[in-house]
Amino acid sequence: MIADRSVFDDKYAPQRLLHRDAAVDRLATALAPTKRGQQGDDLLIEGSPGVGKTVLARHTLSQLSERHDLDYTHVECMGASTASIIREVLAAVGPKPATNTPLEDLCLSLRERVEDPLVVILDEASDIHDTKALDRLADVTGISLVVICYDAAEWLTHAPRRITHRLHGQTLTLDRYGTDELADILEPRAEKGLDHGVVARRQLEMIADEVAGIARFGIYSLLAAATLAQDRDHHTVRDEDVAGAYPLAREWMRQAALDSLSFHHHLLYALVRDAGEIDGETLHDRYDAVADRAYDGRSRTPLAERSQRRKLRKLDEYDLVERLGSTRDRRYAVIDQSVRSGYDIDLSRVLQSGLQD
DNA sequence: TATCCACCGGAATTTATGGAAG
DNA sequence: CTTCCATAAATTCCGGTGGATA
Repeated sequence: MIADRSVFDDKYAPQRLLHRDAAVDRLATALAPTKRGQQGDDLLIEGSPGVGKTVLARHTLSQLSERHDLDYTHVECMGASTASIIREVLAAVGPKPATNTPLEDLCLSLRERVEDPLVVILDEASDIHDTKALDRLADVTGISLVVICYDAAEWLTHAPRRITHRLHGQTLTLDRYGTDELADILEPRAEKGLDHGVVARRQLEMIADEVAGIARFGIYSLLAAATLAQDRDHHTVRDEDVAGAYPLAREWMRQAALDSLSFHHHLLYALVRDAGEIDGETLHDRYDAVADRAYDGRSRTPLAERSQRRKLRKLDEYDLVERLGSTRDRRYAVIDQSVRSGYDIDLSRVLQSGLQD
């Protein structure tokens, strides 16, 4: 049933980028000056999560770099500091700088090293609160910025003045795909990733419609449908497999998010999940109660309350836990009970004290 | 309704880690 | 090997806030 899982991976680059011709042109036009050795125009790409912003930027830049020897680098900005962003760009144009090089020196050598035009893709730039990195990159002649975020207007209000000036009128909005368009995108994935003929075009359209044009969700759903069909010993994907695929696809996306986080997050997640819904004070207490045993034999040590709250905020950002209420009435609950930590976390002590209460 | 109080989260400060220079 | 320096992570500090109490 499933011939090649990697086809459904986030990192998989399709040979052809379907239904994004206008967007590709727009980006290519902005970067056209680089063909003459000049700095390209900046571009701000906005769109809902999963509609293909990163794929568009990577695909287009990889083509331009092949055809015109254009240099580019892709920087994941989520949670990155000013220095780490500069450091990463610097690493792309030369040897990796030492970890204790001062920020000022990094900026100086970046200016020295960038001779030819360089395109920097700032991905997940929504939460660059530390706008110094933008200023620093804008200082360097030759660097053009491709900024990827969810909401351009919102992003621009937080950006430094000179950046908003540079990006004025340079916003590219990626809309969700139409049903037929997304079905077109799913088709080659089915061809490559699944055995021949196991899924019908009509079913791809069902998926495309259900996921409301969100490509990533659609791709995961296709894999989920095939997985269910395989588990149920079906020879081809049936409509009932498609119907059951969506919750599974969502679960996988959340599970991947949780897996990417640290043990601290996992322990807090497990406590919230176990409780169903829990207020801050009780959660902190239970954390303390299990901390000694849970962290035993691990390299990390238990966190103070403030740090626990920061981890919980992260879990919220990753759509794993929801935080209800604002201050004293804050309560936490996991969003999908079927997502669970891969760590073997023993909460028996908490359960005992919970029964005693 | 006024006051109290404990949680929340921003900001400042400290600690842990690791590479480079002396 | 020791000292120095820079960053990231964690902690401490503290004002804001809104439910609780009288």
